[in-house]
Amino acid sequence: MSRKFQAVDIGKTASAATIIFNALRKAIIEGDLSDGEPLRQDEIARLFNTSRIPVREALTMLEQQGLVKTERYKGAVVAALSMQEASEIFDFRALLEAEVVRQAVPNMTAEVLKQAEDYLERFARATDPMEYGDLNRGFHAALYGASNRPYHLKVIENSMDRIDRYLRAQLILSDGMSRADQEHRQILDACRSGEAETAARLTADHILGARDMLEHHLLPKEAT
Amino acid sequence: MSRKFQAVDIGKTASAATIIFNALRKAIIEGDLSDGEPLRQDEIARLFNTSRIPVREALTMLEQQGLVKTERYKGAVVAALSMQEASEIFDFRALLEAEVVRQAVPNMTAEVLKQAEDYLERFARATDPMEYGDLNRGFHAALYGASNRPYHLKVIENSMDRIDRYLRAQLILSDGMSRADQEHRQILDACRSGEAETAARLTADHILGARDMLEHHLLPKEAT
DNA sequence: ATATTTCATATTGTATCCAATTGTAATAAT
DNA sequence: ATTATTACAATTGGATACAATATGAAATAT
Repeated sequence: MSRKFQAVDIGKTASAATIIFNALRKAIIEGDLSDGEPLRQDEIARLFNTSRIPVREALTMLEQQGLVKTERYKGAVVAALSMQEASEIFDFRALLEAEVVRQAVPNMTAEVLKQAEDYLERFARATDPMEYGDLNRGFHAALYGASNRPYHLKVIENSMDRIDRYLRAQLILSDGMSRADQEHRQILDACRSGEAETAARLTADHILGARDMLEHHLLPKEAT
Repeated sequence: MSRKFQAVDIGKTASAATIIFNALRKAIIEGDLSDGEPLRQDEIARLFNTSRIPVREALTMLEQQGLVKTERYKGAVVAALSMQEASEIFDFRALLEAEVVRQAVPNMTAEVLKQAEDYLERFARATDPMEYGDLNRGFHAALYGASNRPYHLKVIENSMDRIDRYLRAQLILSDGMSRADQEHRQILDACRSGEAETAARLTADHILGARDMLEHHLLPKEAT
């Protein structure tokens, strides 16, 4: 007897809390919910047709990720992130992602390189500003995957979540996209030719360059 | 009117969930709860004289920290950590903590150095194996604090939680304590003389050395 | 004896209800 | 008019109740 249907592993089906968590996470990192905006439990519960219990679980997850801040008896608000805090996270990423690329380069198969190139091309042709960020992350994730460093990758993911809005902001700055595209191509070339050290350096520069670009636009006044 | 009592910042008083979280976290990282041990909501709730709701919140936090794993309708168990996974986290720490020390050295005041030295001395004289780990972390935390990198520090804290048991295990190995003590003194000397680069290198070696020591003891058989 | 089914029990996920806390608006007091 | 007080609405924290699922033992079939 052949199966006429797609088998799903029940038990790995998402709980209400997980669904709500993912939805809120997306809304926060994409900026649909802005800094300091309060997240009312029963309002969210109504939106998802659940009770407040799964909502509260989702909020504690988000708090652990640093995406919301809660105060006892006052509730949760979307966590604000100063440019200074964001800047520290850019430094953090530069350090980690450079190392991960360094580890990844020797393991990169043709498939990995092909996949990264696909992201790169789609990135170059993308028109929807919201798509930029996803393709950008896809490109990097494709390369990093070859590193076999699951813990590093998870930490990097979270750090990117925290500054995702800043990342998108940087990309839509005047020459943000074209510059990112160029740098991506350089990084990919270095990976192709197995130059781990070069790829690592370019990755760090890529990240720190984005940070500098943002800082100059957001804090354009210089003390003399 | 003089205050006859200690003022406490109400509003930061711990919720039941936080209390349970801290207790479970401590029990897990100190090894009182061992790998794979199931954490029954009902049982924990009875222990703390609460309902299951705060317990679930605590478990959710622990899961986000990677200290427990939960499966839908099956519950939470203490997360196991293979030597391979632990090894990756040691690498991770070496990278991050070296960088943090590098940033911290220029900011180290006399107080900071004094505090680190205090930890170092107490570490050298400690007799209770459970105390080793705390003082070890205290020493490093004292130095790292000067880095002004709160995000880095939080991530490092979490990574140490994950391998805390392995850290303690390494310290109680034959010459683990004496070696750690020596290396701590070298690191502190480098910090005192403002040699950031040396302190960074020593810190990385310190961490990777502990990892190697553990691996040789836990996986003593070598393929030839 | 072994495999399969049924069913009871334990455990988790979620809803509903109550208590504790906060903020606010109306009211009283100076 | 301004400040303190009180009552009340909104909101969160936690307890209890119920539903969904998993687990394992007893019953049944092969």
